[in-house]
Amino acid sequence: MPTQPDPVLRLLWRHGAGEPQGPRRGRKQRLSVDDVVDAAIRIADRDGLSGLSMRLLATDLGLGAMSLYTYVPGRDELLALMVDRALGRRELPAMPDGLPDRMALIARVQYEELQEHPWLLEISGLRAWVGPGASDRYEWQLSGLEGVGLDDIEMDQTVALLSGFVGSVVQAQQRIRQDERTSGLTQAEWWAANADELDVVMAGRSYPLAGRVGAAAGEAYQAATDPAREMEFGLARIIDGLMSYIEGKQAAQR
Amino acid sequence: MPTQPDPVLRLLWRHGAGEPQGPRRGRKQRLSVDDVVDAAIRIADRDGLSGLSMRLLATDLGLGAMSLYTYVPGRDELLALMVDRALGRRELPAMPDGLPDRMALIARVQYEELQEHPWLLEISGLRAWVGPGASDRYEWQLSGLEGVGLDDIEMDQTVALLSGFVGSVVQAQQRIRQDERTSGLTQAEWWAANADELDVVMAGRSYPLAGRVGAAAGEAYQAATDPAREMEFGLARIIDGLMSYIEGKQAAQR
DNA sequence: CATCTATTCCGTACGGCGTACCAAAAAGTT
DNA sequence: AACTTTTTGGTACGCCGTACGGAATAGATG
Repeated sequence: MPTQPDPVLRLLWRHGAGEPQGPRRGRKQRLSVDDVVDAAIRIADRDGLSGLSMRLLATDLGLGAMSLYTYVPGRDELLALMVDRALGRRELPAMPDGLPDRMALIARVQYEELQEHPWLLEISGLRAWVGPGASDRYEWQLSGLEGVGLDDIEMDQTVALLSGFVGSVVQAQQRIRQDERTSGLTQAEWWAANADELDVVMAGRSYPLAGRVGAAAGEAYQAATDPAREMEFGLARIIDGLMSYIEGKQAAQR
Repeated sequence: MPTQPDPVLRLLWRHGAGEPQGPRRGRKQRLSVDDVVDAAIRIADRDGLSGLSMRLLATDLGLGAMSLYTYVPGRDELLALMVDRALGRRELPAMPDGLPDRMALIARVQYEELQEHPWLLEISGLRAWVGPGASDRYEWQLSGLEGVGLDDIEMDQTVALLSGFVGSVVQAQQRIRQDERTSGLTQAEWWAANADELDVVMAGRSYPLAGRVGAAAGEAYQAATDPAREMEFGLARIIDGLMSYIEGKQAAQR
């Protein structure tokens, strides 16, 4: 008694040869699923996930609200399609020679992707469907780690480590941007405006380290015109750690 | 012309000595802000952030919906209070002796916290207010890295690296759990139920590495009763990388 | 050609959300 | 006792995702 296959798979892999594509009965669709997904991505890039409503998307496409549901079963499924298409649209550069460079490239691609589509980070608590975009990406990531001495599980964990780290870095950046957007103040201005209040309110408690380090970090980050600098430290440490692990494995094998 | 201080700060630091606390006019509040925040945390622990609505919380507390707004200005502010209180309620263990153990402890505390309050990961796109819980936590994290040879900015980045990594690990775990919950199938069952469909739908494309690695990872993870195993690999590499960086700095200084 | 059937389109509507507004109730101040 | 301040909670507004059903339109069939 096999369970029914996931209906969303057909939609995710709609460009494959698996689709019949014969001339079908009934009124024709004015648009394609790709049109819908692309428009949704455009809106989400601009206004975030919360700014993407089915009604808005529909009118943006010149459709009535409910007509969207002939293209896509629901909002969650639309989001899944958006994720996979965003992944799929990016062209994946050839892997360079050195392993550290390949790791850095995996991270950099992820970084640029998340800068371009910040809403990818807002998608949590959603199912992780396997589509062509995600599959191509995963295959590409693994191709950079194949044959270097890692076993299969370690390859998977390495990919997860690299892209997970990048995700957390970008998320931190976004939070800062969000703060500045909703408060209308830069980080420096906010601290200046709230310094007195914090003195009052923190009465009794003292944060010697947090105060010192926070101030230093605040100055450094605000001066940084290149936000990618935040990533350098962590990525360098991670790659170091991974390389020395791999070299250790190779030495043990010999 | 100084900007007005952030009104939420008073609420976040409500337990400090900064509050006047004299007997005030008017009808008395039946509950305290802590009661409200604790009830909200309880609901979010059980049903996630999307299951926490102002109406539900109010009736849970025996209040009318709008009465909540005398305790808290709005839902976003409530979430900020929940975050800070969740951080503040956890007691922070003493730092052990070795630096690697201290790093591991920082990560482990974060890990346990996110397991206990999964909704902490759902909070993104929200402002990052500075409250006593977050401040205590940050101070504690830094105390584990003080005097080891890192400068202030590196200390901040190290904390970010450790807790960011943990966040991404737990998020991956949650996504798997979410998949199993909404599909009603375990990972293994899902793949079994969709194997044929995937063959059809992937027609033409091949994923040699993704297929091999994915299968290996799938087997390993599903067999893993201890989900913390996922964290070990990455954390070990990160700590290695950090330690060798610090040792390199010390050697250069000598 | 006309008829049937499958499909898309879209207006209406339902329940849920956060929360603005306001009148009634309750407490302290005078 | 009168006044002032605050909490309470009912009603309502504008969003949201989407269930439903009728009208429009296409190919398939006679």
